[in-house]
Amino acid sequence: MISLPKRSPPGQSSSALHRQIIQELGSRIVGGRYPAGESLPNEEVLCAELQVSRTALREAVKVLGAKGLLDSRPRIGTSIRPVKAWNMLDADILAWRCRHDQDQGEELLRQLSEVREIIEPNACLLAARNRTPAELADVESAYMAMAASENIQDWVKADLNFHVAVLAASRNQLLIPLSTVISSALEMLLSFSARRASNFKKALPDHGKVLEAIRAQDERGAFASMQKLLSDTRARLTQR
Amino acid sequence: MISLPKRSPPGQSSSALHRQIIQELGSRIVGGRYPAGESLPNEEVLCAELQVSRTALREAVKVLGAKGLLDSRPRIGTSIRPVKAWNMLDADILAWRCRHDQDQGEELLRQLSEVREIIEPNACLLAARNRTPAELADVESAYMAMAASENIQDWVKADLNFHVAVLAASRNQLLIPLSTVISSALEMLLSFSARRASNFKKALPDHGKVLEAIRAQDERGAFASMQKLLSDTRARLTQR
DNA sequence: TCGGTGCAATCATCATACAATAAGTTGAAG
DNA sequence: CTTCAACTTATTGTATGATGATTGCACCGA
Repeated sequence: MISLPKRSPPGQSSSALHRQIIQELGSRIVGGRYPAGESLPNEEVLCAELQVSRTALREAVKVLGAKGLLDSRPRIGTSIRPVKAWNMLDADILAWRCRHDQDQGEELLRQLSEVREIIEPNACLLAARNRTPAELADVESAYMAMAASENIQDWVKADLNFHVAVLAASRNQLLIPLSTVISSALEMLLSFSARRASNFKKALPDHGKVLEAIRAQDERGAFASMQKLLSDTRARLTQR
Repeated sequence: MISLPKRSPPGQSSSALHRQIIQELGSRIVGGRYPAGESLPNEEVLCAELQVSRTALREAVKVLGAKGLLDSRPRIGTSIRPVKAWNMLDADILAWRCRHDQDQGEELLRQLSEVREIIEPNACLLAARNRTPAELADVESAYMAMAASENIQDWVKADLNFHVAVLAASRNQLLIPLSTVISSALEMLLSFSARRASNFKKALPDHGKVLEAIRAQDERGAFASMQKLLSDTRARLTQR
């Protein structure tokens, strides 16, 4: 029997407890459980409620503060910052919104798609211009994985890898973090479309054209083919 | 005599010490003082060096971890994550890079400008489509401040407000956080151009056209005028 | 009514102790 | 000699209690 992976994946602060508190509080805040602008319960109460020590709680509060959700001051307490101040591009916040915003989910998905349609064609153009052979190989292998996928989970995973690889190939470090937007958009698309197993490869030819344009270093073609891919996706969604 | 602002501006975790440790460690890491992939000194040593308690140090480390800079594990230590994992859109990280990357500063400025030229024309188009009267007024008052500015500091401040107001008017919550990119770009532009006091208003007419296009809800005009503004800025820079 | 002044609630920081984790070491079995 | 499991130990994770700093708020005097 192979033991489960012992080290947590990189990027997630190792320990469980910490992560749990961040998740719990972050979910509550994004979910609107605490009124925006008002205060959280004080440390003592929250510690009792969550059954953790002040140390653990405070470290979580500090992290949420760095994400723009909280602001704590002596005597005042820890208050929820206005939505305007939240770092909406943060991976965690996006994930919490994806799961909580089921009311305004369509609005969030609209904004996610809007950003994708701005970023990705341009990133794709840059990828065609700047790609190295190694980065082209990454895009290609993601495409291969999409073609070879036999269920929708594998497809989505490979799809995400494809788009991230394109961003990476643009060789612009500031574009790479936007892969969180793409990731969230795909997650929401999944939750909307009733993930029927048939026909999930409908977008494969469009991806193929993107790959070929990047390979040929055809900048305008790369831009156009990515734009087409995204608008087709949008059309397929709105037609339901 | 008016007293200095007593409460730290919102968004900055109140107390100084935290902020100091975060700044100090973040600067060191971004500045390359610790080899990427390798470990920081352990907590005891760092506490002694920075003259702070473990609590304070650990809270800072947790925040830097949330920014993607660090990853700490028992027995292993706290290690610098690969540059690829850094959240380059984070306001702090961008600021640290602006001050430290003097070697590769031009490369950073190039990437910042690239992102601006992708985002801003499209955001401007959306602003023309979606703006409310209030948001239009914000753009306009920033423009007025630019016109009225009498020194380069006031000009830059108003310029930043102008571009942030345009992003806000796009009514896309995911675009607003990108104002950090614009802010950093302007800061770098300042540090490059030798801030001579004359002629700093050269870009005013371009901004006026952007304002008018947004007012008239002329989407294509808004896109084009913002694109022209940015390309003119780039031209003015490279010509030195 | 107004302005200063002290109180007290809350977070900020510190110090210490113990638990959990996992790399490295050791030693025994094959 | 190799292999693998158990032990050791360095490092971070969590808990707890005490003290300092900040500041809204109530109280008090003019």
